[in-house]
Amino acid sequence: MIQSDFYRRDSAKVARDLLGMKLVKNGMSGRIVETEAYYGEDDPASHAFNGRTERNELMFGEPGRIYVYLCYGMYYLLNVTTHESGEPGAVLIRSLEPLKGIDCMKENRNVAEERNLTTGPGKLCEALGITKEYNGQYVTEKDSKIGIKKGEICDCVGRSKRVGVSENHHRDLRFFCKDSDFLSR
DNA sequence: AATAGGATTTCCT
DNA sequence: GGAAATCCTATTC
Repeated sequence: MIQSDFYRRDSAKVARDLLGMKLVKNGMSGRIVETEAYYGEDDPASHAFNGRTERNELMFGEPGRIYVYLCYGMYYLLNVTTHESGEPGAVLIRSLEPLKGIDCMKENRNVAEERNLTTGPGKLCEALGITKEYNGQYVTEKDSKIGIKKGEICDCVGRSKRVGVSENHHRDLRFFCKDSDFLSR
């Protein structure tokens, strides 16, 4: 697994460098092809913008942990925490290319098309069975059910505004593998 | 292809 | 009360 120093860095750098890596969960895996960086008090679209709450607590803590939350009362969204403790930050995993356990993902999503399995932050959580239970899990631990490993490097990175947020940051904080057929939206 | 509405928790005004 | 880091379905062009 990738170690915590990797996540103890600026959110945008982590978001960029996660592209191409493998997210593994219970024998299933996918290549990360789309991410977004989130910050704290200088980022109005971030959950951490208004300070600590019960929900966003993990964003303020150690790097390399999972922050899952329920979006629109319906879908879980998967983040990994970044920055040193005390400095809020996270990276949202927005899209994957399915690698292993595709049958299991199809079952979880009740969808047949591979293209529609993990191409969105809500979809990929459903495909991999990621719920609130995983909140706080470390993605750095060797033998845990969920983690992030080194993968095939993405050398054609695109950048854009973040998706679905009304308050946009002055920087482009969405990162994606330009050549992937598995981007969201 | 583009647009509109609904499901429904958590947090803010 | 209303918006939000979404997705699905239905309707209209």
